[in-house]
This record gives sequence, C-alpha cells and structure tokens, in this order.
Amino acid sequence: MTNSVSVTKTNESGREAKLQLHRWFPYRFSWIANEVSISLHHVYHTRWGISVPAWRVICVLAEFAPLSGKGVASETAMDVVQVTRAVNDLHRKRLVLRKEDALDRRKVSLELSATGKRLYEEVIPYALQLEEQLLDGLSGREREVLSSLLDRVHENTVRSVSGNVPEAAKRKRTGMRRRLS
Amino acid sequence: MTNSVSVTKTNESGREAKLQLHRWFPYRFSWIANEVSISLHHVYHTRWGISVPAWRVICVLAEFAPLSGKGVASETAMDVVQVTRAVNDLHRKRLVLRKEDALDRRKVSLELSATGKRLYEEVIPYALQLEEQLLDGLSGREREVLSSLLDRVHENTVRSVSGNVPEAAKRKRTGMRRRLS
DNA sequence: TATTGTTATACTCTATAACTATA
DNA sequence: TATAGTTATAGAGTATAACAATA
Repeated sequence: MTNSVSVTKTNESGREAKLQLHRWFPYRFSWIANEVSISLHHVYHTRWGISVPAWRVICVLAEFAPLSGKGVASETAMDVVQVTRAVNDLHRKRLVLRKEDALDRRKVSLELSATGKRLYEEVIPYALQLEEQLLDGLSGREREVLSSLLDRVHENTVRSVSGNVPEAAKRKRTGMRRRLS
Repeated sequence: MTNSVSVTKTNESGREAKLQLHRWFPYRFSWIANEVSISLHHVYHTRWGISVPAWRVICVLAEFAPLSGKGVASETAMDVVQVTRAVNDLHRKRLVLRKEDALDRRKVSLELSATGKRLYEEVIPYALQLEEQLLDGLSGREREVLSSLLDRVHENTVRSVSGNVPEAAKRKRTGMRRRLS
C-alpha cells in the first residue's frame, strides 16, 4: 500500500496530497470507460439507431446463438430486465428472432435474423476501429501485455472488489448496471 | 486492424465470430469500471453517506483548494451542474466552505472545512485499499507498465475517441457524464 | 456580449417488485 | 416451490435550457 502508484507525499504546490485523483486507478479506468461509452452511444445511436445494450445482445447472439434470455444476460453482464427490453427493441426492428424453446417452454430461444446479421457485419468494422483508436501506437507485444494485465485486474475485481457489496451479491450474479460498452 | 486482440476467425463451437465481446477492449474497460463504481458507491454511501461525485470533489479540494466551481468541474471531469449539486450537498453537511471570490464576484471559492479534511483522511485508506485490491498480485514493475499503458490509452482517447462525438464537443469540455469512480 | 454559477423541467435509466407461465 | 421471462411503478440520475449576477 505504501508504494501504490497513486500515492504521493507532496504535489507541485508543496502541499500534502495523500491521493491524486488523476493517478488513482479507479478514476483512470472510469474516465476511459466513460469517454468510450459516450462515443459508442453516439455512433450506434445516430448511425444505426441502436443502444449500447442492444449492441451487446447482437454481439453475443452472433457468437453464441441460440441463447435464452438468461444466457444473453450472463454473457453480456446485463440483468434480465435490461435484456428483455433490449430484445423487445431488437425484435420490433426485426433484427432478432424469438421462438419458444421446444424442451423448456418457459424459455425463449433467441437468434439474429438475416437483417440482424447484416447489421452486425456492418457495425463490426466501426467497433474494431474504435478499439484500434484506443490502442493506437501500441505494438503487438504491448497490446498483449495490456491484455494480460487487464485479465489480472479483471480477476482481482471478481475475487475481491465485487465482494465489497455484500447484499447485492445475488443481484450481481445476473448483472451489471449502468453505462456499458 | 487485422491483428486486433479481440478479433478471431472462429470460436470454440467452430462458428465464425468476427468479434468476441469479452475480449473487446471497450467492453473490458467498461466491465472493470462498472464493478469498481458499484463497489465504491456502496461503501461511500453506506459508510460515509456521500456520493461518488462528492468524493471526487473532496479529493480535488484536498489537492488544489481553493478552487472555483468551474475549477472543480475541470479537475473532476464532471459538468458544472453536477458540481453545484455535489457542492450543495457537501455544504449542507458542513464538509465544504464556500465564499465569494474577492477578485471576481461571479466565482465561488471552495475549500474543505476541518470536518471535510477529517472525512477525507478517513476515506483515503479505504480508497487506497480498493486500488490495492484491483492491483493485487501485480509487482511494482507491472504496475508501472500498466500505468504507462493506461496513460497512452488515455491520450488516444483524448486525441481520437472523444472526437467521434462532434456536436458534444463543447459540452465535453466541461465534463463527463454517468457512473464515476 | 461572455462567463460563472444556480435552478427548474423533462426525460432516461434503473431498481424493485409483482406477475404469468412453466418446471 | 423454483425458474424464465415480462411488465409496472417509483425513484434516481441526467441533459437541457432558462436564469441571475458579474465581468
């Protein structure tokens, strides 16, 4: 704790500063995620008329369809209510097909329609370009290092950070809230 | 773009997958930031009765006071309305002192009260511990590498990602929206 | 005429719970 | 009695604009 990166004894004005917000990792992650989210929201919305949650649903259906609502929820880290609404929207737009699961009629079976697949193919280059903007100037090796460090931070988050919210533990299993990328 | 980390030709089921959401950097940043934000919100709120925006204000006042409202806004990446409300709340709780700027009477001059400073000192260990949970198992060298890679991603975000939102350009100058750490 | 800061309004999102249908 | 999914409602948070005071 004493050599944490965001800690310093004094700032440029000579006053004591126990914690510099701008160097504190939680702030830095939050800042980047927020800027990216705003950019994504803007482009998805104005160019394709879809929300970021809807984009997440499209992605996991392209990867894993057919999926149930709950399957989509766990793959996207969204809760089931959010999924229902995003799917309703996508269904109205004829981008997603929903049918009853033959084996368990409580479940819905979700997959992309042909139109949905075309939209997915159309958005992908933009999504990859945005990632590319984020990683611009980083070598292949540096990207691997960043990726592996993020994996470890991710594991730490799952293991200890998320555990700081005890009563939400059950809710947490079905998902994450708020601004998404 | 062809060697972007989140791209793959096929997934485990042999189906084509153009983009894996779980490996896509925007999603990964968003996931981590969200979990951390939920944890922070919970602890700040239940233990000290303050919001995350209020914590940000406290931090920058501890570092840079006295600051104007606009100064706080630019240091915290919040907009002025958010700052006004967070400061109102902190002022009601006697954690922040506000007086008129002697030189420019449009401005307010904000700083922490003695109580505010005590609260800041009290929260810091928790804030650092959370950062520590995030970075657990990373060596000093690895933390430096992560820090430096985040700086470069941050710069890329400022330079190109944020520019994807043209009309918001002016709003952007005063701040960020949504879930904060 | 521009800037700082505040307030009001409408809107969006989210949490929560109630509910249906099926297992 | 538990699970999958849907819908309704209330509350929180946010964007936006209008506003006052000062420069």
